[in-house]
Amino acid sequence: MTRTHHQHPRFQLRLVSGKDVVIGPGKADLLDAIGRTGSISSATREMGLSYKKAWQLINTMNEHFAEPVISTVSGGSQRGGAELTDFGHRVLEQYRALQARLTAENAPETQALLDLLAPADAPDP
Amino acid sequence: MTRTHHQHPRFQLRLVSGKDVVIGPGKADLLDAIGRTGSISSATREMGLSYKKAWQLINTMNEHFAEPVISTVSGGSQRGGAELTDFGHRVLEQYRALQARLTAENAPETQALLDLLAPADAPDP
DNA sequence: TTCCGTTATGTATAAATGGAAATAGCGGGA
DNA sequence: TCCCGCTATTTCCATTTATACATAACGGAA
Repeated sequence: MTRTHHQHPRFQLRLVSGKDVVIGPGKADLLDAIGRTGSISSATREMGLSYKKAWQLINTMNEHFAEPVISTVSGGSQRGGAELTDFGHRVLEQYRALQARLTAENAPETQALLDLLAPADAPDP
Repeated sequence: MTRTHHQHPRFQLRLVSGKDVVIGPGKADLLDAIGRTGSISSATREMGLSYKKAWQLINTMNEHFAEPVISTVSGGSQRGGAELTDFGHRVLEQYRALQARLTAENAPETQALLDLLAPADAPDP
């Protein structure tokens, strides 16, 4: 296999508006990677996706949120890069907080649905 | 426009296992439509998707859940059809219950994230 | 036996998606 | 001035995904 996939059953959360996914697991991970690595490019290398795709993901976020989620610099002594804006940090933080509500500990309904899965999907092996 | 899209920003929930989406908004709506209409075919006509696609969605659900979510009949006086199994009803019910936890009323974090959207996305117009 | 609408499946085509690669501009340092 | 790695964008191509269409079987009624 070329890429490790999360194997265990899990819940994913998306904020959708019209036809666009404003934020979801992939965009949240991208924001996190940009914040950690300091550039879009390095984030894409780490995550294994194309720069174009990453830019599109960021662009749709910027289109739907009230403020840009990252600020970018091209050129300069650091040869450019990107970092999360304060607003971007808040977006990521709120998304993570909401995501945390979906864990089995906090939401009894999640466990009830996981219990309906086949044994092969091993909710808790 | 050819199809009405939900326009308001909303949260969507998916249960994912490996590379498959076990259940999400689309599959839940499909289960609902089958339960209401009494057949896969009529559900697809109502929802505007192909029979093959619907069958595949059902198939992946049946592959991941402990029991089939629908029971089907081909031929007969009613000329065949489909209905939700008791298990399928439980799946849909639990999914809806979990989805309900994502409403702004119940989860303060949802409103906090919606408040970060641009005015054009009109969280509460 | 023929007819009906459905389930179930395969095949071929169209549409959407994603990636690879090329290109231009940025701006500080050597 | 040239060089570097990054941002930003376009074009082309491969992959994926979905649709359209065709086919067979089902089983009760007429």
